[in-house]
Parts: sequence; structure tokens; C-alpha cells
Amino acid sequence: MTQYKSPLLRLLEERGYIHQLTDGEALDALASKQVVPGYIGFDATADSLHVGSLVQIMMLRRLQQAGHKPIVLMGGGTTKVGDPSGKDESRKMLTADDIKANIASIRKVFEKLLTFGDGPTDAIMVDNDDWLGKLGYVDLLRTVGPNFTINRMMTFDSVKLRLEREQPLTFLEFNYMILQAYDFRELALTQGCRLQMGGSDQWGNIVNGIELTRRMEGKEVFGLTTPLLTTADGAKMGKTAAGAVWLNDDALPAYDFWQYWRNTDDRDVGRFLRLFTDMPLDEIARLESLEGSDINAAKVVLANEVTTLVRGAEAARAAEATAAATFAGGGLGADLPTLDVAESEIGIIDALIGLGFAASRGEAKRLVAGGGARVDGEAVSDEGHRIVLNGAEIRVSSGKKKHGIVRPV
RNA sequence: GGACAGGUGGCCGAGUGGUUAAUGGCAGCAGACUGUAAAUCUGCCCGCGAGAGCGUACGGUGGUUCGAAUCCACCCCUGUCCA
Repeated sequence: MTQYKSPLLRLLEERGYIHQLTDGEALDALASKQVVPGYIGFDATADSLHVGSLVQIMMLRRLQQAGHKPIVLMGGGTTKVGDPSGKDESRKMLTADDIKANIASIRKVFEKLLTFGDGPTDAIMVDNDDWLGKLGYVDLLRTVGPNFTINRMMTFDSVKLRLEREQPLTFLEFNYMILQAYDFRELALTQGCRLQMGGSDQWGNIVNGIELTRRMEGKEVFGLTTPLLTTADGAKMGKTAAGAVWLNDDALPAYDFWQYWRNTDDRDVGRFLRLFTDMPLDEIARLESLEGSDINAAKVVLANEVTTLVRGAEAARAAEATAAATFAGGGLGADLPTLDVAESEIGIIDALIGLGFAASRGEAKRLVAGGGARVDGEAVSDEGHRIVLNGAEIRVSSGKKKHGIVRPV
């Protein structure tokens, strides 16, 4: 493999971020001699990013760690259009206010992982609506249009996939790649940006931006993609039964976030430690080599490190303490979901629903019938069971992993 | 504008007049086994109801029929081909 000279590419290479790279040698040389501003685009469709975006965020963090300048590009403008990549249907449209609120909310996570400011290597956040919004359609056609051929656009995977699957690709979405390419050119001009990074599904879009920038401005810029991150059993990262694993505090409790990492597949532990924590590689190698049940120790480290980065040290400590008390001690942890009960007793069905373990009464009953409901660790098989609170907290569980507290008020 | 093929539960995909809340697969939940892992096996998997049962559901609206996801009409949407 190539031996990179620049700290940036070395860091990215050894921690497993690099999938594809345009002109690695030239980028290596550039990164060795100057600060390279690099950007990654993020969608503003929700008010929080989820774990699926964490690789990209961490990559910006690495960029900064290696002495370069991260640029967070929020797709306020492109969100209005919608990225066709990987989607099999068009998204619903968001209002401008929604998008603005989403961006403000998403920014909170970036502030934990990047250092923002005015210095040469401080991170900045920009919104492509600032320039795309000003661009009239005719303007766009005149400036960008001549640099794209339909022939070429048709060859991109995001387009081909839709066509092959016989799924609709609207003209609006077809324009997405043009807008995204325009972003790179804009950032190259206004911020001196030289590098765009992203997931492997963004390769085509990134290459478009590179070519557009070269044609219009004669500047050489670079692209880098990360491998598509799936868990070892093939699932996409960041989705669980309950939904996405959100990064924002208010979108997912810290304890659940911690648990997500604690339950990592054995085979993923080393890879995730390299990608999602700042731990030294030799320490990771040691943890990764643990076998059998010993590897659980590595999973705890992973959960602590990632939670600390994203949610803060305090949240990580609390989550770990709760997990230790709940699983090892059979007791209760403060971080568990809690249901306050004013009466002296509560039915098991209502308790399960109140704690969020079941969405409907029918579901709660099925849980009980299936033997999955427990009160203080004892399986309850009678759906009419009443939990009597004698002024004490009672532990109610769904299965062996989901625990909650029923508490008298 | 015309011809043809389609639109079924989170997804994929059977079903072409009643016994169909709708075969099967995936995803999910729970049980067993374990290490809060994976794999495997078992059960569950629209809502309400203790229950018999009731409600809602197969793109939309009407209609035929004792009875429709299934037949008819119109409409909407998607795809393929033709103009």
C-alpha cells in the first residue's frame, strides 16, 4: 500500500477512513506543506444527525487533529431538492423554517467534536442555501449547465440505480448533483477549500465537484470517501428497532446511546474503536485482541469513549454506572427510564406502556404472554398482574436488556 | 394522446368473489442457549377488548353482490412501448 507522508493521510489511513481517494500523492504533498481546508456536506432533513453520520463527523475531527481546517457544509439549499442517492423514493419537502431549525439543532453536536472559531484551523459551518438560494435558475443553467453532459450524468450510480430498478427519478432530484458540484466550486473560491470528503455513496457527486471546479476555475481539488459502514451482520449503522440512534441529547437518552455501543458485535469492536474514538492504536489493538467474554471490557471502553465524545463525560459515567448496577448488580441505575405512579399500585400492562416498552396494550400483553415481562427480575405471566408499590422503587423489565423503574410519587 | 403492465400490512412479495386480518421471506420483539455478542431453534408480530367479539385495512371514489383485496365504472399515481 501507499506510504503517505502527511500526518493527515497517515492518520486517516491507519484508522480506516479511506475508501477511495482522487490523486492521493498530490493530496499527500499538499497536506504536508499547507493547511488544507476540507468539507463534508450534511443533510438538514432532521433535527439531529444519527450514528450513520458519525464517521463523517469524526473524519472532520481527524482533519482538525492533523492541523487542517474542517468546514461543515449544511445542505440547507440542497435539502430543498433532495439527494436521490440510495433513496428509492422522493422525500417530502421541508419548509425553510424547518430547515433552519434543523441546522441550529445539528450544530450542537459539531460543537462538541470540533473547535469552531476564526483561527486558520478552526472549524466553520456554512449553509449552501446562502449561495444556492441567490442563484436564479437561468443563472444556474448558464454557469453550471455547460459543464455537465447528460450522457455523463446518466452514468452515475445514483442515477443508474434508479433507472435499473425502474424507480422514478424526478428532474428535481436529477439536479441535485449539479448543485452539490456547485458547492465545492463555491467553497474552493470563498474558503480556499481543497478537499471534499464523504461516504462512498457520494463519490460520484464529489468527482463532479472536482471536475466542475477544475473546468470553471482551473483549480485542483481533491476527493476522499469512507467505506460504507455496515455492522458485521450486514445492517446499516445507526438503525435499531426503536429507530435511528440519534446523536443529539434530546433525541435519544444518553443511556440508550451508551447501550447501542455496548451491544456492538464482537467483530466490529476494533474497527469502531479506531473510527469513533481518539484512543491510541496500540491500546485499541490490545482491546481488539481480547477473546471470549473478555471482549466485553472492550465494548465498555468503546461505549464510554464514544458517549464521552458525543454526549460528554458526565453522561458517559452515568450511563456506565447505570449499566453496571442494572446488569451486574441486578439493582437499579439512575439513568433508566422511570415511570412515576401516584396510586399505590399499577397494572403490569400500564407499566410496560408507561415505560415505553410497548406501543399498545396489545403489544404489552403479547410481551407478557411471551414471558418477556419481568418485575424485579421475576417473569410475570399474568397480564392482570398488579405491581404493588410499598413506597419503594420497583424494577420492570422487557426481556433481559431493557429495564425501567416504577417509582411511587 | 394511445397500447400494455402495475399500485397489497415497516420492506419485499403471494393471493383474482366467501372458510382471508390476508401464504411466504426480510426487518422487529420475546423465550431457550450465551458473554448485555454472533449463530441456531421456538413463539409473537393492525388497534380495542378479560373474553366471545368489535373496529379498521389491500391507491381513491362510487357501484354490482347475501358477501369484494379479488368483478364493474370513473379518477389518481408508477413503469414499459408507440405517437
